[in-house]
Amino acid sequence: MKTLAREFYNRDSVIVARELLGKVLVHRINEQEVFAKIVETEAYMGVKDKAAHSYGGRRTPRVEVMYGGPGFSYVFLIYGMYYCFNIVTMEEGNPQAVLVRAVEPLGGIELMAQNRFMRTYDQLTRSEINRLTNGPGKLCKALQIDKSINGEDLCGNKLYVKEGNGEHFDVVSSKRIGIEYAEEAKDFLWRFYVKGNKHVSTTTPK
DNA sequence: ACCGCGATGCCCT
DNA sequence: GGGCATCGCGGTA
Repeated sequence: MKTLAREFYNRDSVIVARELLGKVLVHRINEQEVFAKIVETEAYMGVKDKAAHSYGGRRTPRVEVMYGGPGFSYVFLIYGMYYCFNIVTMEEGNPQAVLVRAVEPLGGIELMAQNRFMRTYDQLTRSEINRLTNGPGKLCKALQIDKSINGEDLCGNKLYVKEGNGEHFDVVSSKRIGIEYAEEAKDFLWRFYVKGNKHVSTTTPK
Protein backbone atom coordinates (compact mmCIF):
# COMPACT_ATOMS: atom_id res chain seq x y z
CA MET A 1 0.00 0.00 0.00
CA LYS A 2 1.15 3.53 -0.78
CA THR A 3 2.67 5.83 1.84
CA LEU A 4 0.99 9.22 2.14
CA ALA A 5 3.03 11.98 0.50
CA ARG A 6 3.93 15.27 2.13
CA GLU A 7 1.26 17.10 0.15
CA PHE A 8 -1.41 15.09 1.96
CA TYR A 9 -0.42 16.83 5.19
CA ASN A 10 -0.04 20.27 3.64
CA ARG A 11 -3.70 21.14 4.21
CA ASP A 12 -6.01 22.35 6.97
CA SER A 13 -5.93 20.16 10.07
CA VAL A 14 -9.69 19.67 9.91
CA ILE A 15 -9.37 18.19 6.42
CA VAL A 16 -6.36 16.07 7.28
CA ALA A 17 -7.96 14.83 10.52
CA ARG A 18 -11.04 13.73 8.62
CA GLU A 19 -9.05 12.05 5.85
CA LEU A 20 -6.65 10.25 8.16
CA LEU A 21 -9.51 8.03 9.31
CA GLY A 22 -9.17 4.58 7.78
CA LYS A 23 -5.48 5.10 6.98
CA VAL A 24 -2.83 2.85 8.51
CA LEU A 25 -0.20 4.07 10.96
CA VAL A 26 3.00 2.04 10.80
CA HIS A 27 5.93 2.03 13.24
CA ARG A 28 9.03 0.00 12.43
CA ILE A 29 10.99 -0.88 15.54
CA ASN A 30 14.26 -2.63 14.72
CA GLU A 31 13.27 -5.86 12.95
CA GLN A 32 9.66 -5.65 14.08
CA GLU A 33 6.68 -3.67 12.89
CA VAL A 34 3.43 -2.58 14.48
CA PHE A 35 0.59 -1.13 12.43
CA ALA A 36 -2.96 -0.05 13.11
CA LYS A 37 -5.91 1.65 11.46
CA ILE A 38 -6.57 5.24 12.53
CA VAL A 39 -10.15 5.42 13.82
CA GLU A 40 -10.25 8.66 15.83
CA THR A 41 -8.54 12.05 15.39
CA GLU A 42 -8.77 15.66 16.50
CA ALA A 43 -7.79 18.79 14.60
CA TYR A 44 -5.80 21.52 16.36
CA MET A 45 -6.01 24.59 14.20
CA GLY A 46 -3.06 26.62 15.45
CA VAL A 47 -2.84 30.33 16.27
CA LYS A 48 -6.58 30.97 16.32
CA ASP A 49 -7.54 27.78 18.22
CA LYS A 50 -7.63 28.30 22.00
CA ALA A 51 -7.22 24.56 22.56
CA ALA A 52 -3.98 24.35 20.55
CA HIS A 53 -0.55 24.48 22.15
CA SER A 54 0.38 27.00 19.46
CA TYR A 55 -2.58 29.28 20.20
CA GLY A 56 -1.80 32.95 19.73
CA GLY A 57 1.51 32.12 18.09
CA ARG A 58 2.95 30.60 21.26
CA ARG A 59 6.34 29.26 20.23
CA THR A 60 8.27 27.38 22.88
CA PRO A 61 10.75 24.50 22.67
CA ARG A 62 7.94 21.99 23.17
CA VAL A 63 5.81 23.15 20.24
CA GLU A 64 8.67 24.07 17.91
CA VAL A 65 8.04 21.17 15.49
CA MET A 66 4.52 22.47 14.88
CA TYR A 67 6.12 25.47 13.17
CA GLY A 68 8.05 23.28 10.77
CA GLY A 69 6.76 21.78 7.56
CA PRO A 70 3.90 19.28 7.22
CA GLY A 71 4.24 15.55 7.77
CA PHE A 72 6.37 15.50 10.91
CA SER A 73 5.46 14.02 14.29
CA TYR A 74 4.71 16.16 17.33
CA VAL A 75 4.90 14.07 20.49
CA PHE A 76 4.38 15.55 23.94
CA LEU A 77 4.12 14.25 27.49
CA ILE A 78 0.86 14.76 29.35
CA TYR A 79 0.09 14.32 33.06
CA GLY A 80 3.66 13.25 33.62
CA MET A 81 3.15 9.74 32.27
CA TYR A 82 1.43 9.53 28.91
CA TYR A 83 2.49 10.59 25.45
CA CYS A 84 0.23 12.06 22.78
CA PHE A 85 1.02 11.60 19.10
CA ASN A 86 0.23 14.31 16.56
CA ILE A 87 0.98 14.86 12.91
CA VAL A 88 1.96 18.40 11.89
CA THR A 89 -0.10 19.88 9.07
CA MET A 90 -0.02 23.02 6.90
CA GLU A 91 3.00 24.88 5.57
CA GLU A 92 6.05 25.93 7.56
CA GLY A 93 5.20 28.76 9.97
CA ASN A 94 1.54 27.71 10.31
CA PRO A 95 1.50 25.58 13.48
CA GLN A 96 -1.40 23.18 13.06
CA ALA A 97 -1.54 19.47 13.93
CA VAL A 98 -3.79 16.44 14.13
CA LEU A 99 -3.94 14.40 17.33
CA VAL A 100 -4.36 10.66 16.76
CA ARG A 101 -6.72 9.57 19.54
CA ALA A 102 -7.43 5.92 18.76
CA VAL A 103 -6.37 3.14 16.42
CA GLU A 104 -7.46 -0.40 15.64
CA PRO A 105 -4.62 -2.95 15.91
CA LEU A 106 -3.85 -4.70 12.62
CA GLY A 107 -0.34 -6.14 12.95
CA GLY A 108 2.37 -6.64 15.54
CA ILE A 109 -0.31 -7.46 18.11
CA GLU A 110 2.08 -9.45 20.29
CA LEU A 111 4.45 -6.50 20.57
CA MET A 112 1.51 -4.24 21.43
CA ALA A 113 0.40 -6.66 24.18
CA GLN A 114 3.93 -6.66 25.59
CA ASN A 115 4.25 -2.87 25.40
CA ARG A 116 0.91 -2.29 27.12
CA PHE A 117 0.58 -5.11 29.65
CA MET A 118 3.89 -7.03 29.55
CA ARG A 119 2.10 -10.26 28.69
CA THR A 120 1.32 -12.23 25.54
CA TYR A 121 -1.86 -11.42 23.63
CA ASP A 122 -3.65 -14.65 24.62
CA GLN A 123 -2.95 -13.87 28.28
CA LEU A 124 -4.91 -10.60 28.08
CA THR A 125 -8.36 -10.26 29.59
CA ARG A 126 -11.26 -9.10 27.42
CA SER A 127 -11.06 -5.73 29.10
CA GLU A 128 -7.37 -5.39 28.28
CA ILE A 129 -7.94 -6.37 24.65
CA ASN A 130 -10.72 -3.79 24.37
CA ARG A 131 -8.59 -0.98 25.74
CA LEU A 132 -5.34 -1.87 23.98
CA THR A 133 -5.26 1.24 21.76
CA ASN A 134 -8.52 3.14 22.39
CA GLY A 135 -7.01 6.40 23.64
CA PRO A 136 -4.14 8.77 22.80
CA GLY A 137 -1.90 7.65 25.67
CA LYS A 138 -2.70 3.99 25.21
CA LEU A 139 -1.91 3.88 21.50
CA CYS A 140 1.43 5.58 22.12
CA LYS A 141 2.33 2.90 24.66
CA ALA A 142 1.18 0.10 22.35
CA LEU A 143 2.97 1.48 19.28
CA GLN A 144 6.08 2.53 21.24
CA ILE A 145 5.69 6.19 20.42
CA ASP A 146 7.54 8.49 22.81
CA LYS A 147 9.55 11.70 22.91
CA SER A 148 12.45 10.04 21.06
CA ILE A 149 10.45 10.24 17.83
CA ASN A 150 9.26 13.81 18.28
CA GLY A 151 10.01 15.56 14.99
CA GLU A 152 10.22 12.30 13.00
CA ASP A 153 9.57 12.68 9.27
CA LEU A 154 6.48 10.65 8.34
CA CYS A 155 7.68 10.65 4.76
CA GLY A 156 10.48 8.30 5.85
CA ASN A 157 10.38 4.58 6.54
CA LYS A 158 10.40 4.38 10.34
CA LEU A 159 7.08 5.98 11.25
CA TYR A 160 4.60 6.67 8.48
CA VAL A 161 0.99 6.45 7.33
CA LYS A 162 -0.17 4.44 4.34
CA GLU A 163 -3.43 4.03 2.46
CA GLY A 164 -6.11 1.81 3.99
CA ASN A 165 -8.07 -0.95 2.32
CA GLY A 166 -10.64 1.46 0.89
CA GLU A 167 -13.69 0.00 2.62
CA HIS A 168 -16.57 2.35 3.27
CA PHE A 169 -17.34 3.82 6.70
CA ASP A 170 -19.37 6.66 8.12
CA VAL A 171 -17.64 9.51 9.96
CA VAL A 172 -18.97 11.14 13.11
CA SER A 173 -17.78 14.57 14.23
CA SER A 174 -18.00 15.76 17.82
CA LYS A 175 -16.50 18.17 20.30
CA ARG A 176 -12.90 17.54 21.24
CA ILE A 177 -12.03 15.78 24.50
CA GLY A 178 -10.38 17.26 27.56
CA ILE A 179 -10.20 20.92 26.56
CA GLU A 180 -12.71 22.50 28.94
CA TYR A 181 -10.35 25.47 29.36
CA ALA A 182 -10.61 26.46 25.68
CA GLU A 183 -13.65 28.80 25.93
CA GLU A 184 -15.51 29.02 22.61
CA ALA A 185 -13.12 26.53 20.98
CA LYS A 186 -14.27 23.75 23.27
CA ASP A 187 -17.50 23.47 21.28
CA PHE A 188 -15.96 23.22 17.81
CA LEU A 189 -16.71 19.89 16.13
CA TRP A 190 -13.11 19.08 15.35
CA ARG A 191 -13.02 15.50 16.59
CA PHE A 192 -13.67 12.75 14.04
CA TYR A 193 -14.15 9.04 14.43
CA VAL A 194 -15.24 5.98 12.50
CA LYS A 195 -18.87 5.33 13.31
CA GLY A 196 -19.43 2.05 15.14
CA ASN A 197 -15.75 1.19 15.51
CA LYS A 198 -15.00 -0.63 18.78
CA HIS A 199 -11.65 1.06 19.29
CA VAL A 200 -12.91 4.63 19.49
CA SER A 201 -12.12 6.14 22.91
CA THR A 202 -15.66 7.21 23.77
CA THR A 203 -18.82 7.87 21.80
CA THR A 204 -20.34 10.30 24.28
CA PRO A 205 -17.92 13.17 24.98
CA LYS A 206 -19.03 15.73 27.56
C1' DA B 1 -22.84 1.04 34.08
C1' DC B 2 -21.01 5.50 35.94
C1' DC B 3 -18.13 8.48 39.13
C1' DG B 4 -14.26 10.23 41.66
C1' DC B 5 -9.64 10.39 42.49
C1' DG B 6 -4.66 9.99 42.49
C1' DA B 7 -0.53 9.28 39.85
C1' DT B 8 3.56 11.90 38.16
C1' DG B 9 6.76 15.08 35.63
C1' DC B 10 7.41 18.47 32.17
C1' DC B 11 6.28 22.94 30.78
C1' DC B 12 5.83 27.64 31.39
C1' DT B 13 1.92 34.57 27.63
C1' DG C 1 3.95 26.70 41.84
C1' DG C 2 -0.26 25.54 38.78
C1' DG C 3 -1.90 23.18 35.08
C1' DC C 4 -2.20 19.57 31.87
C1' DA C 5 -5.11 17.31 24.18
C1' DT C 6 -4.88 10.83 30.26
C1' DC C 7 -5.58 6.51 32.41
C1' DG C 8 -6.69 2.72 35.72
C1' DC C 9 -8.56 1.62 39.92
C1' DG C 10 -11.83 1.06 43.51
C1' DG C 11 -16.28 2.53 44.97
C1' DT C 12 -21.29 2.35 44.37
C1' DA C 13 -25.36 0.23 41.52
